Amino acid sequence: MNRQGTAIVWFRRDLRLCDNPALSEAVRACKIVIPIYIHAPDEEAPWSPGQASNWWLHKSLAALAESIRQAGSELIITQGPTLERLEELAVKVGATHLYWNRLYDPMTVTRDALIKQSMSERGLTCQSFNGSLLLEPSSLMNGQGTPYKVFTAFWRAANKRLREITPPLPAVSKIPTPLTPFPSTPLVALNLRTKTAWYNKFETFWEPGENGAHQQWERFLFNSLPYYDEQRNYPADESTTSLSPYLHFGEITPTQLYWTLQHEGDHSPGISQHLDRLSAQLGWREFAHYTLFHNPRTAIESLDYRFTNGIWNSSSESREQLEQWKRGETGIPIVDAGMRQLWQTGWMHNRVRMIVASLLTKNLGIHWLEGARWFWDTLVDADLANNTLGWQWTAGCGVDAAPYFRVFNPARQAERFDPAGRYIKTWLPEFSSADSHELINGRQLTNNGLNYPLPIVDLQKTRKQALERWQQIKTMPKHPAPH
DNA sequence: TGAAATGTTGGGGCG
DNA sequence: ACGCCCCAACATTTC
Repeated sequence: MNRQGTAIVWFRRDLRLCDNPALSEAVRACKIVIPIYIHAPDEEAPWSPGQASNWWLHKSLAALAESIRQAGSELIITQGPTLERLEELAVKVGATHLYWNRLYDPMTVTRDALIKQSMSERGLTCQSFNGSLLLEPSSLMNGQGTPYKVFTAFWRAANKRLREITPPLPAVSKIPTPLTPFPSTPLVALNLRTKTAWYNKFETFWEPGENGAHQQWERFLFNSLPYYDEQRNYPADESTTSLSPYLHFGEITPTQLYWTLQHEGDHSPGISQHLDRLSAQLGWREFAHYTLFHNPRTAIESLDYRFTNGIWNSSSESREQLEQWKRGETGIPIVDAGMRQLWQTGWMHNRVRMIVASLLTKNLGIHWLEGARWFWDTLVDADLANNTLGWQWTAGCGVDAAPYFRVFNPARQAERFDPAGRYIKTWLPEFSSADSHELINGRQLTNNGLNYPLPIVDLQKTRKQALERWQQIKTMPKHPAPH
């Protein structure tokens, strides 16, 4: 076969050489392949990547650059505007093809459409691929031709289609690039991190990059998959996959995971409940991206119009409570343990995310966007679709959301899912000698330089207030009146 | 992937 | 032995 032309492979959040359709096709079709990463955070406003996310990205780009070097090429790193850089590079190398893997959040969809048009007009063959989802969001609709609004219906329909899923692509081992100098910026010049910031301690907990992703996946399959269905709810057990940041940056793909799960089932009888449960978690990730794609405005506003005005608390007292929530100083142990795990590691167990989110939006009555913004800045796995769905789910204002009146009781949750207080003690050393009543309900501490407050809110009272607010809005229209 | 209020049941203590 | 009450345990309803 005759390979012809020069391809640019534009890396974004697909920082891998395995199962990378854009890269594989470029290498298959073209004689010369030029890989580039263009840093352009402004183009993702108002959700430009947060600080924890940038810490991860820095490490991942270093890892990708090394992998690409081993494949005989060199990753070009540069800064936006993206279109200008692509145009310059295309001229400089005489590119004939441009390949990338699609992203589905509103800002990049709009930008990428412009880039496709512009680069096509310059005579390049532009081709994009689905490299981050099991199913293309536009390809799955319900009987009425509208997007699914309920997870179970969505996932049932998706599963039918997934029977014909194709296996993940093998790693690209050789990238044919001539050794010509390109205008590449040193990674440090992107200023993705500063040496003294809080997130540098994440180093202890994570190994970003494609290799780290596969190691974590193997570790999970061996240690945790056989118990996943039960243990995933217990935050002290560390029995979830911990793959969320890798998935966000495309260091491992849902196709790789799903494919492995499908074939794992053939070998181990009795494991199917665990496989199904983990598959469904991948399903929620799909549903989040699908939902954001079809409802792009939900990244910045409640899907349910009743939650637009009035219901949220923005008093000066609640501003202070928001800060206490961020610092993990609410006086409610399970909540503060979660917020401190987030601050220490850039990650929080999903059950605990639901608990802290419920406290913020229901008990404190603070707008879910405030919580979403804090998560956005502090999570290494910050992902617009997952973050939006998660917050709107808990706040009760999204697609297939929890009914508003479902208010989590943190004490009850701690009792059920952290019965021995192992999780709380891990992240709140103040509680290392606390008894079970204190672990659930909190206690005041003022000695030994350790200060820990009593709960900043009365859970029963604020629960009642939340239900009263719901009574006020529940009969309002779910959608604004057309004019 | 809720919690609290309310309803029902059944065992055991007791006169 | 029986009826009565209490209350834990479980089920259902409600928000």
